[in-house]
Amino acid sequence: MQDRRPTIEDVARVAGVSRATASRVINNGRGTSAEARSRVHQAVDRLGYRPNPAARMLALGRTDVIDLVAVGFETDSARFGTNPYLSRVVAGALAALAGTDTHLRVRLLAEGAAHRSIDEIARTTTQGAILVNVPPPLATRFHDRCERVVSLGATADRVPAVEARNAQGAHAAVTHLHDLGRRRIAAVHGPAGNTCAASRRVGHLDAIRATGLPDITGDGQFRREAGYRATARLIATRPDIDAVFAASDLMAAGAIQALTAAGRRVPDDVSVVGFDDSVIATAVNPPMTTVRLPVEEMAAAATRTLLDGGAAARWRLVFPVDLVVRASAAGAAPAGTT
Amino acid sequence: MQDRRPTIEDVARVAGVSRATASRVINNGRGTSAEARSRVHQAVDRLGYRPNPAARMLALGRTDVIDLVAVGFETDSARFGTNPYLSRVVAGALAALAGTDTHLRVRLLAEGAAHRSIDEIARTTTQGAILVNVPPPLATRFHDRCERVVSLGATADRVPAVEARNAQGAHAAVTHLHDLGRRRIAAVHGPAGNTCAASRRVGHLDAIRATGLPDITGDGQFRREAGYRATARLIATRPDIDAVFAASDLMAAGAIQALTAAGRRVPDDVSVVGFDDSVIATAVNPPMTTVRLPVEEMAAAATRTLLDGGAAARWRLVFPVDLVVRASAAGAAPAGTT
DNA sequence: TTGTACGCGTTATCAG
DNA sequence: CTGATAACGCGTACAA
Repeated sequence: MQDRRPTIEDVARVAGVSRATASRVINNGRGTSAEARSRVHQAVDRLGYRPNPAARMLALGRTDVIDLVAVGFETDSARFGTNPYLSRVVAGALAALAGTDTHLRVRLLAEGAAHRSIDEIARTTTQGAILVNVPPPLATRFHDRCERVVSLGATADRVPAVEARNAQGAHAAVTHLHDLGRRRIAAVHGPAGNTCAASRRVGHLDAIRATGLPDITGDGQFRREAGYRATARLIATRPDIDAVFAASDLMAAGAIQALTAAGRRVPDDVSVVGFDDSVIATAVNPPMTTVRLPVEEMAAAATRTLLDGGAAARWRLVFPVDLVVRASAAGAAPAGTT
Repeated sequence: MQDRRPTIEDVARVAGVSRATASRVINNGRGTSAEARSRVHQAVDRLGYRPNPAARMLALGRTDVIDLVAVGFETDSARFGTNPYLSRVVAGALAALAGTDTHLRVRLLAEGAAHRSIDEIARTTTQGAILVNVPPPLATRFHDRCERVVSLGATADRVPAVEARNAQGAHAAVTHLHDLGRRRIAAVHGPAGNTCAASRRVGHLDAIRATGLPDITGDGQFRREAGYRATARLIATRPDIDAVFAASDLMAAGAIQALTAAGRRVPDDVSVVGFDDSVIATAVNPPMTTVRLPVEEMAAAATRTLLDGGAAARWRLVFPVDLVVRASAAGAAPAGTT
């Protein structure tokens, strides 16, 4: 059917001009006669010509793509879509890329066999890569092969990273619950291998110790189902729990469901605080008090750093976090706001 | 600091071989002596050589990127991250791309000035583009400039599309509520310009007419806040409402919040059904009965079509939808399952 | 204003 | 097994 994609050569021939003129017309039209412009444009339309991006990039010597590489949060990669985090990262990165001629390429790695993939990605990365949820060893490996990289969230020492004050956020969350009069605060933590989860553990423990509260802890892998189960187990063990701090909004959502199923009212009987301020936090019932992570801003900052040529090893940029108070853990009764 | 990225020429020189040999070694190593292989690999490591993707693509004559172009669901592009839809599309597309050497490029268009952008994207698209939430006129314009395109969800007639049986889903949802004994079913619809929203309106209206129920309708723009407001307004107008069908999970989440704020219990007093089966549906309290849209499968199908060279004008692929029954609108009391 | 000629970095072809 | 050399499609000095 189609012989071959038409090249600028074909356009020039049809228009009766030289390649150079055709190129000039197509790119900006400067220094060309109206006559030539019209004929070239006509030829372009007739042939359906579209420049070959590869050739153009090669000739201009510009690289124009930033990779967003994420390791699957969910074991099943098909379920990655349930993670409310990625789209915020994409949004932030794209916001930073607006007005640039740089594009965003998204890559998703299965949790298991990511070693080979990481090598291949490092090899083909041009402008740079943003690492999301990439475990420290893998991040180091990437950095060894390609220095133009920024991790979103703390990772291996050497790898440049944009971080958030996770420990401080967890501390603020627990303190808030304490201020509400809660004294038996359960914590549902994230996966042990995750650096963000680790920081939140630290902040939680600090606050627990500072206030002299008991350490009631469960594990939730950041996932809702696990948050549900962990909370159900905690209730069974310690029926007197009066608050839950979860290290992610999804787990907090699971906690609310588990508490409701167990006959506890939120926030009357038990207060709940989440972490992230993802879309989940505002969608659940009651709306969720949570620690806001400025994901979009962080992703934008990482992107800009890459656009500027990358960062030195060990480079860090730290963002503050905010406690957003909603109905699931509030003082008076500001309840159901829209 | 760095003069210039090393080329394969440099590698060849350092290794003391020709470009051709270096290329052979780097690509697959077939038909090369162990001696040559070792020297080339050493040179590569020493120089930190990484092949130029543009040059490689040009030489191979292969295009290797599919564009995912979405028009902002939210007016504020920074809030795009709150949409639970995109990540499912990304997940589906990437699943179809696994094992391929084709990459996924994500583009986000502001709702307003998208005309110029669409032209630029159509011009630089190579392997093809997946259109998400692109209004019919814009989709047509894109198709005029680049035929390798598939729309996710119905759009202009001519543009190839992967669709879901939206009308059928809405019909099933309303019928389900009717089967539960609900007789005053309110509907919260999506934006008028959106084709999916339109189909769901049709399905809803059909079911309403078939069962002889009153038509109680509000508008929600697919967004949670609007769903909240629309529901609040409907309750005020018709306090006897005993069910809500919302054309998106986000709006259904808003509806649940509004009902709770108004003192109604879900599902005891009012049943609620959403649409999408996004992460929202499982995270809310109570878990939401909803119409499952196989977004991942649809995105994967669209991607495969593009990989296979695209589709003819007016091509259609239609997916079935499923009613997923959870606690927010259920028969007996299967309530809080995890 | 236009055309000629070369370079961008890589891979494939074809002798040796 | 290796090394010249010719594409690949485009942009742009430079010369006309």
